[in-house]
Amino acid sequence: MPVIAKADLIEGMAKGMAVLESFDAQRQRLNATLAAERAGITRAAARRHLLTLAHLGYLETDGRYFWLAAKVLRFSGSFLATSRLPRAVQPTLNRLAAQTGESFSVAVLDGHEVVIVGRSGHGLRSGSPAVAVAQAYGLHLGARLPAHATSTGRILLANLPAAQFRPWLSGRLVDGRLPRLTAHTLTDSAAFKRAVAQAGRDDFCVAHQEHELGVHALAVPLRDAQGRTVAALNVVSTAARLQDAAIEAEWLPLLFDAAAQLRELL
Amino acid sequence: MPVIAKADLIEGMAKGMAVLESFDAQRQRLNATLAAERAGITRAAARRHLLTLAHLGYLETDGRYFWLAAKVLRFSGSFLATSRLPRAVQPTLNRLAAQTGESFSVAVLDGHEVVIVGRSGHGLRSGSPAVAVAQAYGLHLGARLPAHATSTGRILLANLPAAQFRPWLSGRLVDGRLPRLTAHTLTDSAAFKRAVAQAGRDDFCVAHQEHELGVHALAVPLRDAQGRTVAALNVVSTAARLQDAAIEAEWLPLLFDAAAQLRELL
DNA sequence: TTGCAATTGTGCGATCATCGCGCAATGGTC
DNA sequence: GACCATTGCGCGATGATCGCACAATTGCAA
Repeated sequence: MPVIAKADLIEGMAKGMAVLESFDAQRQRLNATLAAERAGITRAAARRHLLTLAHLGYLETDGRYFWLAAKVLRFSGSFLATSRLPRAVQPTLNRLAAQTGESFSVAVLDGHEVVIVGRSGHGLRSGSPAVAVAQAYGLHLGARLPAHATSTGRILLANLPAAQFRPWLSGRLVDGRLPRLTAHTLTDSAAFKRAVAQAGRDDFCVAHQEHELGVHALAVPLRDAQGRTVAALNVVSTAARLQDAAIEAEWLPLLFDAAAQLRELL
Repeated sequence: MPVIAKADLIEGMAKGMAVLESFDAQRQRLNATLAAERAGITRAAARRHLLTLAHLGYLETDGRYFWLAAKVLRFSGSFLATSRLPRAVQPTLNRLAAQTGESFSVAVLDGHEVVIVGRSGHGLRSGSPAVAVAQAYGLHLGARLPAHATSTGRILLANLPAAQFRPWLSGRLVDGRLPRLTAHTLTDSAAFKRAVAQAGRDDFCVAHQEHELGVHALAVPLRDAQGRTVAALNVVSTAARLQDAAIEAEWLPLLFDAAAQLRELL
């Protein structure tokens, strides 16, 4: 993928994708000027690309502002329908959610973030604070969360070859520290290395409010039949539900069991 | 949207999107030759676009074949996070699924297909045939189903202005009939018109195995505070669970109630 | 193993789509 | 009503993209 292909890359396409990517959870409505500065291209080019994307149906527009249209779901639809991993894990996620009433996700590593490729949701106790948290938290399909502050991210990093982990970490440091998201985020490089190593030894990882206050999570790796770690499975809940005793007695057996069942399918 | 923009459309971008779209549930792995014929461009152009998309991270490749990467979920993630409709309906979908153990979806119309913009799943009775059906059926987020053979599609069509419905129908006819998907699909144009009109009068729509054998569905419209129909909500289940008596006594009150609750949020 | 045929990888020059400047039109504010 | 900031868009020059054609590779059969 980073195999440097020389001069046969289509620039117009790259700009168009940059324009599409400049729509995110923060900025949902863009005009040509805003899109231009976010995508790093000129206003005229941004306008042409926006018009093209609108014409193709990926954006909607009122003539001045643009926003994402439902058609962008086509890509994720195809991905979810054809990619082995999301198809294999979804039934298990549904079952876990139905049995426990908690929220579960499967995530993979993409750069410095984890991408949620499957999830199953809350709803049983719709008044519980965990629901409000999970909604605000933005745990939808395709959501991207910083890997260093999530249980899934740390488990995936722990299962990365050391030769890949080192450059990953140094590329993630800002002024020698990891970005802070809450008061509980591990930001010290050495402490983070120890936490990842510990996750590797334990084969599970707990993150207490490191990404969002009030959100606690426990993750285990998902391995294929050859033993390669292909994703991570976690449960997201409140502090009360994820205390050490419950983790040992209840959650770890559940998650390891699910991981074992999935092993042949991945 | 179909406002014909003249000659300032980026062609390279359109080709790239055509290449991305040529990956679907049927063909998940493509080489340059296949992508070229599916996207309707030359092999050389297809290869350049595939390489560009792979370089940008949207495709993975072994050097010869290409397939969708998890990064395409970024777009749907942004859409789901920022678009009003999916955010508003998801909690209700979760609650309905948890209360009843059935599968619910929210869909919007896009051309001749409905796009699933929110769903909540099975899992309670994991051995039931409905689960197997729903999985095979491909009811994942972003899935696209033919509008004429689905309960949500018909409800959405029934709430379209007549001036839009007529061209929609004539554009959908093949040899004067609608495409057949199962033995139960309504394919006669006049009968279909009557069914849509009836759905408009009833304000709900039932589709019995018209899209997939063994799959029955009941849909109601979702309207915003101004009374505009913005989406459709349906329940997908087996014939046993969706008999007329149960529809009247159980499902319609449940769905209409959910629609009424959502009205202020849309 | 060897040879043939079909498919795929890619260099190259011509062409035409794209670039961004610059001006006109719009709309918001005082 | 006049000013200023912002946006819409025409236009000529330029360089990125096009697809041809050939080389390299793969697959298959003898």
